[in-house]
Amino acid sequence: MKMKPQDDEPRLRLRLFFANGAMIGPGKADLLEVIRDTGSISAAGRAMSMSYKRAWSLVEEMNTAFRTPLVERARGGVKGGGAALSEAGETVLAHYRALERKAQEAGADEIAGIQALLSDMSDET
Amino acid sequence: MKMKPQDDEPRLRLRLFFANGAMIGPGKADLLEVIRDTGSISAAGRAMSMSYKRAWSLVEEMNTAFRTPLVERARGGVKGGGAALSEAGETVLAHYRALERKAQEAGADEIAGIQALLSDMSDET
DNA sequence: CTGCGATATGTTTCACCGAACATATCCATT
DNA sequence: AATGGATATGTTCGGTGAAACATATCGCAG
Repeated sequence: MKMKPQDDEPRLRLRLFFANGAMIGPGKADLLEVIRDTGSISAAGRAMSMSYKRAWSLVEEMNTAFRTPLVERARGGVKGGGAALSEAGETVLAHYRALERKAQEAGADEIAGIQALLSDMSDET
Repeated sequence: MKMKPQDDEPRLRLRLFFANGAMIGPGKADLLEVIRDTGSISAAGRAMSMSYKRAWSLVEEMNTAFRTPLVERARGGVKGGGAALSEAGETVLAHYRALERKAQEAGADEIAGIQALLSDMSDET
């Protein structure tokens, strides 16, 4: 009577550190994604319940870290402004997601090997 | 005239989150390694310039998170005490290192793809 | 039975990060 | 030129986690 394991599988989170000090991890990737979906930094911040300032700071970091800004920002205009992913932004996001996927696949065995040694958690709530 | 790239290659760091709340990342892995090399928690702490308390806390976390303690500790004795990796400890460490390696390999292309878009850093000190 | 070196833990202090608050600025539309 | 929604940016405040400090305990060697 083994019910299908929903999502008790471990999650692998990875972060890339570059030589220039820049880094990208789950937070920035998610932010890029939500900015693309919502069309604005502030909307993305709200959606992720993250302060606008923080969201903006992360965008600023990314834009300066890369040769081409990942997020293109517009002030004023029809709806006051907005933000969208640049070509580079789309590319970086896609690469990062692919990296996550591949890493998870490639390491599945090792992950399982570690998990097998974990404390029992069958009766946890 | 392409000189050999020393270590400006980006470093991939990954952390595993398990369902029971336990997690393991570069810090714990390194600590395990140094404990194995030095034979004591305090020596490991010194070697990594980490407070003994912090090192001990991490060990404690790991030991409770896994069914079998990863680090076996001894108080008193010939040289006052000591610590060593258990079988499980060795296994977990090995798995984690392998995971790192495989992930880095599997994601090499994506990593390169992201790095190619980074700000120029050829003239950085 | 005392000393040593390491483990084991509690308490306090501090630096940093993010949240919250506060404005300032921009500009197509009306 | 007035509006409005979003970007842009500085400042203050509080919580969290690590560092620092302080002991307590253990057990063999001598």
